[in-house]
Amino acid sequence: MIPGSGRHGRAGPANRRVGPGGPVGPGPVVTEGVRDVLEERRLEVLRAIVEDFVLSNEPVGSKALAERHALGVSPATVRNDMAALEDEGYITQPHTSAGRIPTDKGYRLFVDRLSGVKPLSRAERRAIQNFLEGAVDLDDVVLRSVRLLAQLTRQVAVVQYPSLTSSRVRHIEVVQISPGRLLIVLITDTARVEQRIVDVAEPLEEDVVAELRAVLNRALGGRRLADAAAEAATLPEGASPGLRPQLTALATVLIETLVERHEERIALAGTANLTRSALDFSDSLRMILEALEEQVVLLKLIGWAREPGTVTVRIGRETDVDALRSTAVIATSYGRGNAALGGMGVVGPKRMDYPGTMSAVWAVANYVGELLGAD
Amino acid sequence: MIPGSGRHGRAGPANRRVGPGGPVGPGPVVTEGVRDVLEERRLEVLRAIVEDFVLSNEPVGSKALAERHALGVSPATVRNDMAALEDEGYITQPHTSAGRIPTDKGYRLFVDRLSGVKPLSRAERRAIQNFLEGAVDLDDVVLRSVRLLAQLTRQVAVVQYPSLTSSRVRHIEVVQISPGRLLIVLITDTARVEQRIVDVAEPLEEDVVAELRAVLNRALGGRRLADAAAEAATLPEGASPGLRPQLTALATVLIETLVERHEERIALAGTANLTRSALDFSDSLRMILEALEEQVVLLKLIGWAREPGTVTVRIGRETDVDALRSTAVIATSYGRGNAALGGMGVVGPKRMDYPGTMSAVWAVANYVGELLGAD
DNA sequence: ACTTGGCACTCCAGGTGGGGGAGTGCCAGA
DNA sequence: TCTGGCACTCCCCCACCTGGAGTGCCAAGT
Repeated sequence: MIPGSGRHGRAGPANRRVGPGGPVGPGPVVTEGVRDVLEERRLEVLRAIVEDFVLSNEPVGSKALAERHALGVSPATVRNDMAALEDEGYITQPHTSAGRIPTDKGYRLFVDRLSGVKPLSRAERRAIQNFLEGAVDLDDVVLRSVRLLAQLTRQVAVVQYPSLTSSRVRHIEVVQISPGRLLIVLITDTARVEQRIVDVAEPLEEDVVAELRAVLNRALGGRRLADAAAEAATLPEGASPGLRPQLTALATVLIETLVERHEERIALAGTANLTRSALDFSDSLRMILEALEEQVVLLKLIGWAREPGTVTVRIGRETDVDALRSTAVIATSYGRGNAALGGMGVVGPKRMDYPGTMSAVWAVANYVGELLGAD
Repeated sequence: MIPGSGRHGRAGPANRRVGPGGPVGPGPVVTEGVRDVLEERRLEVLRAIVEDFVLSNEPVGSKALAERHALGVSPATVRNDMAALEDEGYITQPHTSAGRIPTDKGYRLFVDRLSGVKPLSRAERRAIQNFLEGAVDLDDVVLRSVRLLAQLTRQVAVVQYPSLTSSRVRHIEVVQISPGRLLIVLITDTARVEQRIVDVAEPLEEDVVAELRAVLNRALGGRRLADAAAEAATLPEGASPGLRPQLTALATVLIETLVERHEERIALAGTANLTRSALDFSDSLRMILEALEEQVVLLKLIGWAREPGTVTVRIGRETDVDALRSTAVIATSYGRGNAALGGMGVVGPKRMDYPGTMSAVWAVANYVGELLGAD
């Protein structure tokens, strides 16, 4: 048996051909040395199958495999290995007497143990840097990254705007846009701007508005958003009676904005790339597009990644989204140091260049993290 | 001959069966009366062909046509009419001895002269109103409208955020987010918020920032954006020497934001609906998706509509976008009174329910216009 | 002059029926 | 344990056919 699979790929230095796991398992007893060699070749066969299948999109047979890859054994031997791999559930045949294709489990093993991270060429690195450097503001950074990622990976790219949770209140602006209607603008230290409209009972004088503004900034400025929300709840109590009703209204809306933050914005690009892999998705392309229009789903997909630097791969049902059961999702997060500001990733067919895509995702996240961390 | 085609559909009361145009044309001389009857029946046949084809997506033949529609003539007569319609380029047959399908020219005539506007049911109206009323801010209004439109028409929906050009400066906020780096936030009376970051030579004191803010608001507040841009250009001259460099930097960025407004934001929804009509697009679905990711293209598509209340239909090559030559675009604009705030519309297959879609687009634009005009 | 039924003709859709070929599993021998 | 050989399976592709829908045209009717 080939050792089990973890859930996280690594984006660090390549770790292909790591030592085998425990040799425990049924079957005839063999010497350790021989066993290792066997194991290793089987893994090599699996790798070859995945790589060929990713390129050709056709079931790969023993003969072609033995020819194209320097396995040093005959097709017949490869056949034996393939039979074993099939028994263990790593590959399958679409129909009797056809070649083999990887199963989800096979892809998983490939990602966990067989795929190093393909380093980017210098040209690619420069392209990334140049492309992102031209950004003029936060929106632009996100827009550029998502397009870049889609272009590099030739898949659908998803980038989450820097999350509100981990940032602090920089400034709160209150403007009366028409009598009795206030616009409050919340500015965070990640340069993100949130706006809300609040209706108050009656028109306010300009100096009242100014005082509201002052009170809010004094109390909430510099706090983490979660703390600010808590503080906002207590504000009306301590206020002068004249301001209390307005403050109550403002606080309510602020808390909504701060805590519920139901508006986690997300940018998407490269949906056109889905059509290239339309065959892989058979008839479910529509379902995939629908799923990708759901913010909730996207957040679920890219929100899982914990600390920046870790690239997560989810294959097929591992995505926990039924409509995406024929896809694979590669996600990571970007941020400064250990604090994640947001997630990003790509969605593509399971038949995907994992090493290349993982490194592209990792690299873009890295640059974006640096860019936003530099403030 | 059937009179030529204009470019704009109408969203007012139905104008089906308007009187014929001039009877000038080659061919044998006939009496006016007979000529009219003939003309009219041919148009009716065209309408029937379009309607059936929209429903069935199959070339429609003379027999089915005579049966399903109360034309009062035999299939043979219908065949003659169809031959004439084909000569004139309104319909075509995919191959010899198949039924007929409308050409772009045929759809155009259908839209111009044959299609009334299907009124919405009361339930639909209520649904629209309810759905849009729950919006909490501008972003939400746009988001909800675009989704609603996609759902109602079952096509791809496009909604442009209220354009900057026709609105006025409500307030300008200047905040120093880190030493030497200013965030300027521009708030318009359409409740739109634009943000930009400006780097200045050296850190500023808080009172300097306050003065900058005051100067900008005094000079630009209440003006139309275009005028504000012009005014901003002159600002640095009249300012006190201490403020001049900062004002110059701010003015530059403001003018960019105000005039170039290269960031016309656009919301998109319902791309999944494209797959439903994938057959109509043959293999060009990818091109369509790519085109729809280009802001420029989208602006071109929905930016053409002039005054609110007019629904524009562009069919095939009329879109002036090569990738969309197999689609039809229905667009309008929304706004208050005569001033358009932005465009909206849908993109779908040429084989589309024009009356229904046109009325849906018109209705949603109407409600959105009211909603934003109510401020 | 328009309409209608009849009729021969065209051409696609869909089903059928083989080969050709790629791939497998198994076995016996090295 | 590896290898070559061999029989077998099953898909893919192509060629062929045939039913049916639809057309165009013509001659007769109104």
